Amino acid sequence: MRGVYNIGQASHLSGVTAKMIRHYEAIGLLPEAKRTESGYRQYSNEDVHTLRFVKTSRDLGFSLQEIQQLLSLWFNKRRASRDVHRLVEKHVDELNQKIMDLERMRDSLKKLAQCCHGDERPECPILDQLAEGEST
Amino acid sequence: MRGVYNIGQASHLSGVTAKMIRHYEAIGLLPEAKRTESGYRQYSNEDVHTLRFVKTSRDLGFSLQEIQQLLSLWFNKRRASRDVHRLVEKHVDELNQKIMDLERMRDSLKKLAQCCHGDERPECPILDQLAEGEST
DNA sequence: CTTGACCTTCCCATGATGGCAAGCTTCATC
DNA sequence: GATGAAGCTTGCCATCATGGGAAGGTCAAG
Repeated sequence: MRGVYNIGQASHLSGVTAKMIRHYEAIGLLPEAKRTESGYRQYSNEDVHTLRFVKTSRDLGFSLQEIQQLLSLWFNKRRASRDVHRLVEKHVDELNQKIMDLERMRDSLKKLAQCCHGDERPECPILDQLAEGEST
Repeated sequence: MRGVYNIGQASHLSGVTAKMIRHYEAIGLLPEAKRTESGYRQYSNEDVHTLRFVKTSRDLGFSLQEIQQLLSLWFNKRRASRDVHRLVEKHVDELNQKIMDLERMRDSLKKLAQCCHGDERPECPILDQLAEGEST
């Protein structure tokens, strides 16, 4: 409302913890916030907007390094949308790679689990397979 | 062959880096290795077998903490296979959760990317959406 | 003027891994 | 036997994103 917020309010409005806001500032992802005379950080509506941008990007799995690039593209009114698009495509590829890795693990484990009685008996094909070194 | 290996040989045979073998020992995942008079670690075929167990488990996405449990089940001849089975099921559930999270991110990003021209023009619905805070 | 909620900085921890440096050992080759 | 390379030792630091906590300053309401 007033357009000037303490870090706690900025945190509530953006969904980024105060801890992380300070951290982002410390590593240079965000510019240094203005301070009151007593040293409290002050955030404008625009600053909160930026924080929400960061939050959304994190929720989509971008690294802070990538978010730094996204932010500078966002701020640069003369950007080429191609650059943004390329960044996103690269991230999608990485996500797909991770998904496939995890699916491979899951499928292997499911196969293993199917062979195991899962009762009070000690015989366990899961352990046998782990010991054999067959991760497929 | 001889059945006694230096850490480098154990590393080659197991696929676990020497660095990690030392680390696993330091955190108590593996027992302290025997040493030669000059302090070199010595590994038996059995030790290498254990290392391969750890490697396979890591490749399947188990945390070191979970691997510790798996190892103690492996060593305990009176285990109930149920305990192993439960551990694996839990891990499969976690993998499924991660997969769904990543798929959600990927699908959101794909949608966003489709709306973006990806050329030299600055207009970019991707950035707009990131700024709006719509991670869906 | 006290109290409680908020803010500040600083240090440490996570989990799994890698890198590097200084120094010692082992072994093959000259 | 000396030398050099390869391999071993420990120890410290870095990554990535985040959280926890302590010690101390500030602000507003009662």
